[in-house]
Amino acid sequence: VNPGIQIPDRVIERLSAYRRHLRRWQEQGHDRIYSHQLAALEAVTAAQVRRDLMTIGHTGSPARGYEIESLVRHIDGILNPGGEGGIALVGMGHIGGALADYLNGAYPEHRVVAAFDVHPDRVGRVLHGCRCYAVDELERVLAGTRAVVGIIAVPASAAQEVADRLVSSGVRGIVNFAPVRLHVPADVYVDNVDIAVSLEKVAYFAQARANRREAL
Amino acid sequence: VNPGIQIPDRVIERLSAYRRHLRRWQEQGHDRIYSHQLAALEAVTAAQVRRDLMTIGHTGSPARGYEIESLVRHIDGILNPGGEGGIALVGMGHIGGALADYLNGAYPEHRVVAAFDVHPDRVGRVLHGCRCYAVDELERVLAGTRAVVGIIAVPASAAQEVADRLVSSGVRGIVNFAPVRLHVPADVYVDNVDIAVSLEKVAYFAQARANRREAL
DNA sequence: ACTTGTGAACTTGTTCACAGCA
DNA sequence: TGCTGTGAACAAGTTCACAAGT
Repeated sequence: VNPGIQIPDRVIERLSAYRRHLRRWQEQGHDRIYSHQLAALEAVTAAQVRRDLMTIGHTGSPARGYEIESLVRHIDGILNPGGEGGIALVGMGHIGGALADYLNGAYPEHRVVAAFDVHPDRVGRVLHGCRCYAVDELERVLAGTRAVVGIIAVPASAAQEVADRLVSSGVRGIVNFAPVRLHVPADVYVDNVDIAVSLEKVAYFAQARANRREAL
Repeated sequence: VNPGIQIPDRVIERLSAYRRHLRRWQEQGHDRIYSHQLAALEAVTAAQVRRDLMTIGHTGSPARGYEIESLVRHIDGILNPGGEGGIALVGMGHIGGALADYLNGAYPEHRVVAAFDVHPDRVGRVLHGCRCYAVDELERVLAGTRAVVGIIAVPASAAQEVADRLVSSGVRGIVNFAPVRLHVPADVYVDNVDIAVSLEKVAYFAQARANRREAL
């Protein structure tokens, strides 16, 4: 919307989460919300919420808080400005399948324009609502689309090659589920969803807390 | 190992990633590594690596860098100190299945001690190498284990109830794949893996960069 | 009285830069 | 020379605290 301002990662993440809460809140019949109410839903401070909304230039009223509908529309304008390119989903195993279900279900803002896999028994079929192509055909299939986001849900050994091919097909952002660091040009945005690391982190802190509890 | 020091989240995450690289490096026949080499593998600065290792009290030699084997053992001692409790996996849909495969495969440090689902055609069977119990029996089954970590891979509507029951069964850390904020006691550690938020974030930055490229 | 918007303070995390050592 | 270990500087992100509005 306002092209001049850079919005940091963390703020974008919270805006997405805020919007989810706002929609639920709205369904429950509310039409206004205070910063401290939204903050409680997302487990952040009220000051954080106001700061985030300040970042996107949204303004409420001191007496009546924020109008939910206009706030949701404002966030829509930032997160889904319209005319976006679609998603290329590579790897239709368990994670890929879960994502496809999710995206084709309650998620019309972003659509999967092409899905890929190497398994012969997946290629050529419609899986989880997505036509599944052979990875060999990635460039050819994506040439006919405007895919801007790629999702990598393939084994670690194949991830880098897939990333290279996605990038050369015009993809500018990647969600990477493979446990490797991808090497991409500086103008491609990568978010690593590293489940193994998450698990070890949680195991560490869980254990630390269980031990502390025992020690008391 | 050293119980007195608090290690921040980010450092734990990087240690887990470092260890992965170190093992690969070791398999390739190396037995020493410099901070800048490890840094390049994980896309951080050399100073960051040295700072992280300082945090855990690991020390290398100026002339020869770090000895891989002893460093891996040191990280093992922190991340997997032995005698840990197991993992309770709730929800054996696509995400749960993918996790089960992963955990039972190349991941012996952490074992799934019980898996749960509500679907009658999943309960009572062995899926992805895990015996699957009914969620109703969660407390009863977990009472016979020392599960300290819980994984929530159920729909958003069921997540809070599952979290409550995991916590009351002794779980002190949760990896949450459901798109909701869980309400848990302060001594329970939660890591939210929010795929919808990841996707919207990547879509936002991908679009922003694609647009910037067009503008030039 | 209770809210928003925001400068300023603070906290946390990262990088710099260099002393000391092999 | 080229590395590690680390105090100090720096940057980013969060919270405080209060003026101003209703």
